[in-house]
Amino acid sequence: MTCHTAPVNTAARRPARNRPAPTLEEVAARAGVSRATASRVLRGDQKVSERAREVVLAAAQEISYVPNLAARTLVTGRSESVAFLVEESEERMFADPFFLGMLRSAQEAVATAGQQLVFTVMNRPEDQERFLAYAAGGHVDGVLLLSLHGRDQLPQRLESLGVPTVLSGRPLSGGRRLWYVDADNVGGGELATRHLLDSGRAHVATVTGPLDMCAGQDRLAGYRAAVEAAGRPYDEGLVSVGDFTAAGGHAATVRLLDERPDVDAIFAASDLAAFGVVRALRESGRSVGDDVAVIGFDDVPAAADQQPPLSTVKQPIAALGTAMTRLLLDRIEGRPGLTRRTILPVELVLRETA
Amino acid sequence: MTCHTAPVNTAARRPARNRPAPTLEEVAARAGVSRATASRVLRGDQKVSERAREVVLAAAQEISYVPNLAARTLVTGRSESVAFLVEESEERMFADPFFLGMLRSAQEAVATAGQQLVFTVMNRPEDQERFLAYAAGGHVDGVLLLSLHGRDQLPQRLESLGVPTVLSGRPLSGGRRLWYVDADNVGGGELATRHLLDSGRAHVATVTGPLDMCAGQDRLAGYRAAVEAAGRPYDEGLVSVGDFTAAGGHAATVRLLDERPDVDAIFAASDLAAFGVVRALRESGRSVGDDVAVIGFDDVPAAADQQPPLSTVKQPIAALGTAMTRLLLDRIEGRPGLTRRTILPVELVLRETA
DNA sequence: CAATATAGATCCCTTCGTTTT
DNA sequence: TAAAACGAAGGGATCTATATT
Repeated sequence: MTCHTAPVNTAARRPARNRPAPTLEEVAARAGVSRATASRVLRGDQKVSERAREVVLAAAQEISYVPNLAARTLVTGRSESVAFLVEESEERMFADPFFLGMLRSAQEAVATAGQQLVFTVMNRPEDQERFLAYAAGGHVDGVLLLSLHGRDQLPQRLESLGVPTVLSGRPLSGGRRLWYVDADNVGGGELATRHLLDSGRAHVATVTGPLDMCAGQDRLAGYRAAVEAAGRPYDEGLVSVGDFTAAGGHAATVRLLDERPDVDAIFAASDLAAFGVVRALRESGRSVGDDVAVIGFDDVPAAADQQPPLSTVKQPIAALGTAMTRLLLDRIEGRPGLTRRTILPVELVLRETA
Repeated sequence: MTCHTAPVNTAARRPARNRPAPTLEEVAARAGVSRATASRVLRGDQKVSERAREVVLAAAQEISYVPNLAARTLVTGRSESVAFLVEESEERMFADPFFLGMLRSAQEAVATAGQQLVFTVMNRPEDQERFLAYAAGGHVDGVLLLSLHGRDQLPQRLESLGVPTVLSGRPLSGGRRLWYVDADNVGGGELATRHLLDSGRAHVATVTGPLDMCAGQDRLAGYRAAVEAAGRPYDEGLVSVGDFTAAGGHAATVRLLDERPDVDAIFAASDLAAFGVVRALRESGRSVGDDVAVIGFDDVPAAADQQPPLSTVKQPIAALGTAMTRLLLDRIEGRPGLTRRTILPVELVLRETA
């Protein structure tokens, strides 16, 4: 006869009284059925008799059985959770209404699907390795990735480890093979610029975002398209490079006014930049909306609270978050017929600056 | 000879090319050591020779081995992640600087400890059951719980399922057995009230928070303590019940002024309430800071931006989040000598309204 | 006899192939 | 012959008691 030593049960989860957590085995024993049958009942599988169902459910209830998810994940390969990963400082993540809005809608969409969201903000390079191991280790079934920097290969690495990833915003490189959801930045730039042109402005300028980011490039492309569609020449003198911040917008405007004092309309590539534009215009003695029309981009909450309220291109933040999440969940499920690239429409919100 | 059917490998994680993920077994084989040795090396265990270490590390590298976390969790009982659970609507979670600040600091603290944060906001009752199963299932090692409502038994249920839980704020019931971190609400109420009394105000009133919440009760208790410590009678006519919102603060002030037009100082139990107080005072033709001094509670960012800037009691939000997280992690580790109750000091921030 | 390395049991669940009714 | 239940084989890592040098 083999001598079994008592099971040592290293650190396994155990409820308050220090009993080990009940297992499926115990439920089955108590119900007088096999483990397989108990499993089928608890997962809501079809092939079980009504009697078996009742008796198993009762047994599970009695001993407050909760399935061990690690064991389940081990066999199914699914964790029923996805990561929300932001490559930014905590500072920026929590200061930016865009990130918060995305987090909010992603959380809602994930919860609606009955799954969990693992929220991570990544700063230091070592964070990246750790996250990679975490994700590839099977603790999440997929990744929502925001604010990818430069030509960072993180999404490629995740995909090659078998972790489906969906980006927010078109990536600078690898756009062909990666999955992403983006706002219609080109269309938004066009929309704003066309409005300025149509309202009779003679010299419509733009204060751009950083041109090493897709959103910056695309909004500028939209500006240019609208200008050319109106049969006007694309004039580089009317393009001043900023960086999406208020300070950058201010500086870009100062330069612009210096070279081209005749400017009577400015499309700013972000609302924050627009705030800087407005300040610079004021400082130069021009009236905003009257002498110079201004349109921003994003529609952050503060835009409506400005004096005068800022006209802007509204990004559908909630829809972006929901779309990313749905796309990721569909990929995880292996739904066929999905497309790598989703572009959501933007909308011109006219207030008082244009 | 037994006939083995090929392993079917249901849905297990598999990298891009559809090969199954490499296992520890394969690393060991490649390195020419046993699985146990490979495991020890990869976990940084001590009892391994330098040669074994090198050869295992190399092998792991070669086949891009990533440990399967579900398997690890199954045996260790640890998932290396904790939940951040908010019992609120998404709306309130994302509108309230307090929740966002807590999320931020918890995220930082958790990341610093090399762990992950699972972020959940809970609205509907069915969410609770699902979360309970998730947490008890071992996907998280503990729970940070914010904004517990009424006498909700969720923390008790979590604890009884073996999931350590730390609350933000003293719970209404069960405070004896539960673990929580709170700001010194009583002390803050005292601090504000004493300052108003000391600065020569004759009739110091308070606009309270909701009195079915601990924070509301405690801040009122602090007010009362300061009044009595100053040798003045506690006058219920000077206590007007609000609910932490601006609308509530406004209404409470209107009532108060109606009954006690002689009021010359008001301690409001929250900054939002204070905003309402200020508006009501203005509407009544009184000057804020001069005729009537006002002190709020929280120090939300908007407090400093008010006209005039609001004096208030500052809660150490980042410290609260960090303390909760550290406490939870320490509990999970089984560190001895921890105390159930942590109260962090608050601080009076004098600006222009008092 | 130290210091390392090993085999094998164990964690708990899902699922396949087979038997039972 | 179906339908329902069963037994046993994984799934991948950790850890203890045992062997090896």
